[in-house]
Amino acid sequence: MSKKWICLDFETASGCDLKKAGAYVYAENPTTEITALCYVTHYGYGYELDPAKLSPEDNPGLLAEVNDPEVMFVAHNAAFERAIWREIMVKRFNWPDIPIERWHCTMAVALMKGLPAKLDVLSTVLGFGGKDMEGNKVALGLSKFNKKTGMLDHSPALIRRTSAYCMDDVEKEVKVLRRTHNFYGGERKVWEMDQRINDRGIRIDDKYVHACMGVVQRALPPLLTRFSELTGGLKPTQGEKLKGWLSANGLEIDSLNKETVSRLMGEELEDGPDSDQITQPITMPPVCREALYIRGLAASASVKKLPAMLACQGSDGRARGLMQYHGAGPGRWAGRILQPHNFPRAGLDVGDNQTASPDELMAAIMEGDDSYLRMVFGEPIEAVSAGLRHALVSDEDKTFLIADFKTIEARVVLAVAGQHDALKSFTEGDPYSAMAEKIFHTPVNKKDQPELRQTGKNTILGCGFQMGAPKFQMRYCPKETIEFAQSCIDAYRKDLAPKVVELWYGLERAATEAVWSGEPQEYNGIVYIPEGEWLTCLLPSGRKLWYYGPQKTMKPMPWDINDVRPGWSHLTYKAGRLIRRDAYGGLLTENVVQGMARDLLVHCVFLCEHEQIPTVLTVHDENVCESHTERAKLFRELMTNTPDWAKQYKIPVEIDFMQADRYRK
DNA sequence: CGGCAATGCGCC
DNA sequence: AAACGGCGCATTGCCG
Repeated sequence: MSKKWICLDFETASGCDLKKAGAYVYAENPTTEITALCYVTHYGYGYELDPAKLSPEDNPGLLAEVNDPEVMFVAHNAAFERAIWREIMVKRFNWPDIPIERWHCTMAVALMKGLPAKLDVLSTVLGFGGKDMEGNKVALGLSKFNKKTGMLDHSPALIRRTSAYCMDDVEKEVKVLRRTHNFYGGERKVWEMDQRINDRGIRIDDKYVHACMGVVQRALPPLLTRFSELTGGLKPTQGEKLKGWLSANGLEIDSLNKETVSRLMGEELEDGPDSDQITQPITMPPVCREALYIRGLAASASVKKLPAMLACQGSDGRARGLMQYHGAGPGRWAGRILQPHNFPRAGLDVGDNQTASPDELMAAIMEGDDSYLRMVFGEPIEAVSAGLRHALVSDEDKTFLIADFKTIEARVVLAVAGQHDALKSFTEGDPYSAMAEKIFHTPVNKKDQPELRQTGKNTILGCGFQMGAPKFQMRYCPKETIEFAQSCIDAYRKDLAPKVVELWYGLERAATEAVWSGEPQEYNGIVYIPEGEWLTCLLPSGRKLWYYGPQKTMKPMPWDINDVRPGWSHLTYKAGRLIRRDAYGGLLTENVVQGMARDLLVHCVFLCEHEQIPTVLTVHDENVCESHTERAKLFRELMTNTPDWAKQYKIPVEIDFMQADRYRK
């Protein structure tokens, strides 16, 4: 961090919904205006600007800060302040623009250091007190147009109160800044790249989105009507009430989640329920079957992405601000607004036609002939859901170059553990078949024993982070016995990858010793370091994972409660609250592996950016660039390039590559 | 009416 | 001799 900085915060009002539109579209909206602007300088002086006088001429002090290239602009969620600065301060009031390199984001650093993102929670956790709730209410009241008058309330009292609230936030941000300091190592550059990617955005084909919405709007009403007739006035989204109705109609069901429902629907087709999991005889009354079927279609949340796509589409047709830097623990990006990280994967459940191409699907949706769509792709709503990701398109003169790392986490965990014999099956054969052979002690190949191979795949992907038999059974093979699940677990731990088991305990031991001794501890090149309020984990990439608030614990062993051993726990923010979580080996291993996989991706994104192959989206192990066909060869080379630390661990990186004008999987 | 927690769903 | 993965958003239902 430069020695000179100012920490600033805007309060704004708009007819635009910030949550739905995102900062970029919100700032661009002509009804958006600034209702308060406060800042504190590194000297500690605070300034409240008059929102009616925002020109540079009226604010020479702020202008001097802007004109001094050594002054950093600090904000909490700087993407928002940057957008307001660019769209309003620059375009309406003629301020000079401030480049990304001169911004600092306290939220990004908080996330990097394992702290909550929301300012009031963060402030509470760090001991600075919670948000000024009364001021928050006033500011929120001022932030929206009066529904009756369609106007903003500009009364001087309200403006003053909002400004005071704004200043309160700035003061909290300054405290956060003084406690969290700067990005560690190369992360400053990663954040800047994140801002460039978010600024760049990704083009949305709004004609296609409208066609999709048309299909849904035509398909939905008859389903809702029928559902209402069946259930006596319910909506498909009313889960609890539906359970009651189902019960009254002869179907006891404790969960309406997909797995439970599909099992029940499936059971009926076969010749009876399995003995060990269905405790009561299930007869599926036809009305219940129909209601559940309609619910499956109509309550599907994925088509809700369609209006979200339009809401965050900027005036040039591109959606921006879809990714949150370090939104997930070990440094992965999190999805925002339309959540580009969880588009349904097309193909598996799409009607009868499993081989239709995305182009055919898209053409059928654009055609608007629902009966044709139904004939070729099955339920129209499912077809739309399957084609959702095709709404993201490349610019007309460009194309998407897409690469994802093949089974990267399974490879990284084996490599870090030093289990190179098991890694051979990834590069020389079919790892899932090899795993299945260890479980079933019989030759397995993809074509002849697909079910056995699937079990092998589940085992490899599921077992690297200490998953146990009960969970394995529940997730992958509910029809098998617990003994069978245990045999899969054993095959992984004892036969395929005993060194991974050592890695779990090695990392747990190193981290625990670091917490208890106060000294750095290393295992397989991973170093745990006590650093004041944090325990950090130094990865081979040179990046650190940060665990906030580590504490010594004594853990009774499950096989003997009198056998109590040292461990540690840390604070993590989950489901809106801070919880203390036990740091066990599988978790630490998962964090390290996800972190290293993320760093491999970041390495490649940097290489691509450097070669002017710009990234428009990343999805954990996938890089989506918008470029030209001629660049495909270079792109593929760059995406298989690995940094030196990965070569030392002998991580075998391979990619699946695709070129397409529409996003697809 | 908005805030909050719980639940469910999609992906990696 | 052992184990709880992560994320965001939509919805409901409860509360004030």
